[in-house]
Amino acid sequence: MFPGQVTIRDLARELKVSCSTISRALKDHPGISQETKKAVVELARKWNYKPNAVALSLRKSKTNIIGVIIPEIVHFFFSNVIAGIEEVAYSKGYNVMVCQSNESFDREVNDADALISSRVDGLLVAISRETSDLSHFQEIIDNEMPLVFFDRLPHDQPVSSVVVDDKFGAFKATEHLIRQGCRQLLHLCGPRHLLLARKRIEGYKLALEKFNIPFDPALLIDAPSGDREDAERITRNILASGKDIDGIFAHNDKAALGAMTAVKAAGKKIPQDIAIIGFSNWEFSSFVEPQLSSISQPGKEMGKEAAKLLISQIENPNQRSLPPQTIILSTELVARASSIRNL
Amino acid sequence: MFPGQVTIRDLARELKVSCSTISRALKDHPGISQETKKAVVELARKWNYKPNAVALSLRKSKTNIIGVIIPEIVHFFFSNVIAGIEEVAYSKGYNVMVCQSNESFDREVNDADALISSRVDGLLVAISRETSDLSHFQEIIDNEMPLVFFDRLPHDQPVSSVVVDDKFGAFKATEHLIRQGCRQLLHLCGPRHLLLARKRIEGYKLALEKFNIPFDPALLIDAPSGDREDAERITRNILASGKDIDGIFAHNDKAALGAMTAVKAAGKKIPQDIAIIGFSNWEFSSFVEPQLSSISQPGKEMGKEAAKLLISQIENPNQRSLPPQTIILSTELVARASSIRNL
DNA sequence: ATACCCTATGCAATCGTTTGCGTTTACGTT
DNA sequence: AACGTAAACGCAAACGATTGCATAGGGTAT
Repeated sequence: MFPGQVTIRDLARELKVSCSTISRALKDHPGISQETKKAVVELARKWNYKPNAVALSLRKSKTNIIGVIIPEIVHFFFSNVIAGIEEVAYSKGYNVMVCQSNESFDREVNDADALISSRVDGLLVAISRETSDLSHFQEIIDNEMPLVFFDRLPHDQPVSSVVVDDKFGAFKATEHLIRQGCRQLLHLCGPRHLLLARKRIEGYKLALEKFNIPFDPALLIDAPSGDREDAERITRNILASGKDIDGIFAHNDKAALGAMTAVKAAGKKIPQDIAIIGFSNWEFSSFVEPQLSSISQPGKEMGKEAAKLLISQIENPNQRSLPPQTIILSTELVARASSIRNL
Repeated sequence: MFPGQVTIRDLARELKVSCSTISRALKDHPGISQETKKAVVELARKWNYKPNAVALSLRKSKTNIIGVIIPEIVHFFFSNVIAGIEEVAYSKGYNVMVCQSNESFDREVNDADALISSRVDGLLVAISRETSDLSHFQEIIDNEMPLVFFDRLPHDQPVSSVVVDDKFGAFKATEHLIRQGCRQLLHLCGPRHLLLARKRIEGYKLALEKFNIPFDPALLIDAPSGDREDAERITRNILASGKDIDGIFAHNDKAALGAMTAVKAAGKKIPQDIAIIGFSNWEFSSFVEPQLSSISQPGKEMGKEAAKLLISQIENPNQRSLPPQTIILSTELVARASSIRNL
């Protein structure tokens, strides 16, 4: 590769033995004499020999690389996931190759192809907003290549995955607002072809049901982009329409922040007039005024679990033919000033 | 690799030609007849042939992989850098392998070794807080392996790098506070073995000098962790000590936020009593109350420039023996409510 | 008929490492 | 002296693709 890169052959030449001997000596194979081993190890150190992982990968048909496809890297939750993946991967001797789809379906397909070409040992994927079917992963699934989805999955397809308990999380958020006295609860929901968005809607409805609050379709509004500005505009419109709202549950914290801005602008008090809660518990949530309540979503944990599951699939081939496994992580209510009315 | 992975040999066997012919047909080599080409391309499509990048890497001594070592992934600025790197890498046909050092020197050394073993074509590095020398990169430098540092570099060593103009950025921040009427300016500075921290101190001093404000060593306080809590504690202590402070320039936004909390707790008004400005212009800066002024640090841009520089080194070997190149990106003052006194 | 050329293809080495199997050497046993 | 047996090591194929060179077959000019 680069001029100075030492190969096993260089060592062999220098010590006047064969490559096989070097290879075996380096891995403490029994059939090699102690003195040869010593000489080899010493020279390897001295010459700073580093095994060529590419050659190894080719020989062993194993790259020790995990491929990750993620909608965006600049995102508190997703960067946590990557960090979790990286941590587990590192501890188990894997490297991580990261691609971001930028929420584009085409890019996602390209990324998958590139990672397959790179012969990664397995794939960790959170699909883009645009992705509503998994045909581009079908080949991977058919080949029984290790594949684990996390956070975002499409329909209830039989794939291995790690998700949070979105339904129960949403239930907890809604229940919390209700216990604070809210009755007219607006839910700003995510893109409905994502399972997580549908689950959160279910949780929202479930909580209403539990407290005998009739579900009002006019209070379930799509805010698919999850942007602050979009949520602000949508909320402003709702408030202007005269709807009498006393609580808002947004499907993520940025949307909640947008809602907060709109509520303040309308001259309403948070949480007295309108209580607000988000989802994900992003870092900034405790920085804003009033501090934003949220549902914690353990991103790092999710990354770790996904990586563990994937690696176990990689290292136990027999496991691959088993039915896909789903890990559900639990969420926690983080109640802060934006929703706590009665202290 | 996996049962279904098609190789060039499978295609050759099926079409009863040699591997060479397949290889050449796939890349439209002139010496292959049109009909053979057509047959090969069609079968390759049909069988979903994907070239084995590992074999290619071994053959060509080029992996088309860029290695990235970064202190932490969960960090607004750094995740922006990664996104920028990924973007350029993708557009030029490279994959990105990411390692996080977790601000640990040992981990950084391991990461570097692992990436060298993987035979990445080049390395992009932001050193950890603990790293004060580059001996573990010496081998890489000696071998003229492409290597570009970004954001954080140690002493003024002759290495290729992409940084922001920390000195001038700090100057602008300080000057801005002075123009708002501040005279007793506290600077919460970063770890001094990092060049960027020293540059920011220089900029701070330069601005004081310009306005004939004597430099008071008691107002230059170390806050190396950059944590919110640390900065809060440190600021609280300073305020309690009776020092008469009317402006704070923190070396990052989280520290600025900590300072803000301490100032509020002391019953002082922001910006009337004490104006505050941070550095980096993190996402949350415009979310807090009052909105935090800052110096924008173009993370994505930095990632892009670093990747471009690295790839140009990779693809133009002659460039490697040239003196190292440094790209300095400019910063911008983002003045917000936390520092604007006279409207 | 000979020499020559062109087109289309195949052969085999190569990249760096691993590994099943064969070989050498030295020694002990009968 | 002949043989067995280990210990220590080497050979060569393999992983999948590329590529300089060789070659087969056909055509054309002399």
